[in-house]
Amino acid sequence: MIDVRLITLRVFSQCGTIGATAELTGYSPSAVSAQLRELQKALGMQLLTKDGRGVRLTATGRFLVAGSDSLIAEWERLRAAALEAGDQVQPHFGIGGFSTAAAQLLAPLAATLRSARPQLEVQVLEADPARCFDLLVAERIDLAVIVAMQADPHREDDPRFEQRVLLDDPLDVIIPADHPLASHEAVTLDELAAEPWITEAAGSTYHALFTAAFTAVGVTPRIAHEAVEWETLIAFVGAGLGVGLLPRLAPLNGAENVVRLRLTGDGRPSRRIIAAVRRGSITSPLIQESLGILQATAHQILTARLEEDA
Amino acid sequence: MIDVRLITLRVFSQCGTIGATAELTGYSPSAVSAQLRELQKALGMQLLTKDGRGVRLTATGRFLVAGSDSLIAEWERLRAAALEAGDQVQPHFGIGGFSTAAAQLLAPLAATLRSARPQLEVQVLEADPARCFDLLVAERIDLAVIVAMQADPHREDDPRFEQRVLLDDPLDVIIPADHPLASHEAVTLDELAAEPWITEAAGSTYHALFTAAFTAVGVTPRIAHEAVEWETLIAFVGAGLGVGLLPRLAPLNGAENVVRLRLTGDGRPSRRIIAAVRRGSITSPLIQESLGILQATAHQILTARLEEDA
DNA sequence: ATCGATCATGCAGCTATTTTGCATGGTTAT
DNA sequence: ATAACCATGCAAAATAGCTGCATGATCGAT
Repeated sequence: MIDVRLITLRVFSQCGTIGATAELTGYSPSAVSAQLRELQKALGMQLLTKDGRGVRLTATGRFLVAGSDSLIAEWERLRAAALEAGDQVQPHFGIGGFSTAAAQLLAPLAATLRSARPQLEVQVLEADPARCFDLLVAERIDLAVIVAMQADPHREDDPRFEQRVLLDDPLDVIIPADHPLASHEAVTLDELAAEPWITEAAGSTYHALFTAAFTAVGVTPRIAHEAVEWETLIAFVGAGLGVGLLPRLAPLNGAENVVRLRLTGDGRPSRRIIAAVRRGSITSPLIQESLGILQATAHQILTARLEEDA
Repeated sequence: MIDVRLITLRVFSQCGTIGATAELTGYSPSAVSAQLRELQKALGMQLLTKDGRGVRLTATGRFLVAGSDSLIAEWERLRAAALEAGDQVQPHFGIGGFSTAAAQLLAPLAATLRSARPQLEVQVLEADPARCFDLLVAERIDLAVIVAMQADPHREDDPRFEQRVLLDDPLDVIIPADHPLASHEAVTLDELAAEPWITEAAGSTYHALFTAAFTAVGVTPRIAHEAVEWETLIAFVGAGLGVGLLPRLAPLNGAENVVRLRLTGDGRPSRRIIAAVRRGSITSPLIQESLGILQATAHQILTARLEEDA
């Protein structure tokens, strides 16, 4: 209900380039450029200024974007309240999430919603956490299931979003099946300090979690190899190239030659899986229902874990 | 910046019919009908329901409209703040007002703005007070100069508007030049109790003010004739048909055979001339400047009166 | 310096939405 | 019963908005 051009401006304020804005919103760069030009004319404000080969927000533009946070939030609140008051349901619902989270939590959610509300048009987008927030701002999705590193700079106080913790997902160690420790129930990071490690590329969110875990116990791991996908990491371990950390939720998919071990001791790394929505929309019926389903799924996962550990 | 369809819904909530909404917004009835249908589909809410030969808002619709008051206000605040912060000025400015107010206050305002800001596109609409509020809601105008009866149900606390008093405009008596009281400086309503009165049509806002003034002094005037325009009323008085009340701001335009007398004593009726804007927009540079000009004009009028009375 | 890559913008042409005008059907008042 | 009023649907028309490509400008690298 807020003018599309203002939304576009907000997306731009995040990604900084017209091209990226176009990609996020689903328009062409020309369309974004035209929209922002129109917006400036309609408001009588200069919002953008040339900066090198790109453009950047003026002070007025930043002011407008910052101020629009509460405007968007209030609209979401109003819409949610009206939907609730009228016992009505929006026609479209977009949800986004990241790989394992998507597979384990989003898929059941989409399935449940689809069967419960055949009228509703559910759209699922797989995207990494950062992009999920962008998609929320761009109003492409209404709910995101993302993983937040424990050490992450908390976005909890971002005026644009509201978040709910769904579950904590600890990292396990995977080691080659023929490794001396393979028969153990659990290990500590200390015991594995001397191993060659396989990790994600430096700069990735997991890499940060990885190093944080080791600095917590005071050892410096030797990074032997880097992988991007869990599949690759598992394969590397299976080939005896080293050991690695794998979130509990990420399935081994019957990979051979590897063993998954629980981590014990201090500094056990874990990632936090949270649901994020645009601020104000959390009371919307559909969001409430979705959060319920997600929490039920999370609970189910936790219960299954307890049984497994028992 | 708020979606046009929501504005249209708000206008509808005031005037109650699609046709009137179309007239106010400048669209055709079909367009309004289509817009509202689209709005309902986009939001997934049923906002309208058939009622006799017309339509009316559902509970959800009323809820949405009521809640949107603060949304609009917040947007206006944001826009005003951004314009102020960026020292920039909107490209279009619409002002509305009623007959005498328009002539005496709006015309100078428009002229001053035009010369001070040649870039600015100023549009003046003459409309009665009730319609001015509608036009404000419809965003056709940004500032209205209206007359409020002293006895009027105060709109001051309307969450949609903000108002500033410009000046109080007392009503004078006009009597035929050959009337025995014509040579007096001032008269009381008591002295004129027995005269045949010429007033506005029953139901008009002035009529209410008229009767209120007489009930205040405890007499019941005899209403001999009714006029719609001041011109007509003055002509009637000039023809000796009776006496009437005329706001100080309304000029006699050199009418013959009539005399304007000050009213003294209790219950002197007066109308209040106020400026109204959409709530939140009052801090906008252009509005601030306009209010300054209006207040200066009002002050000028008051000073001229004092000199005249001296 | 030169070349290539990256980014924003303008334009021509097209698409899609939106609006209009008229006709229809239902409802109220006379 | 008739006339007036009101909303809505439809086809045609107008308009706004988008896309794709070409252009120009900037930055980094060779």
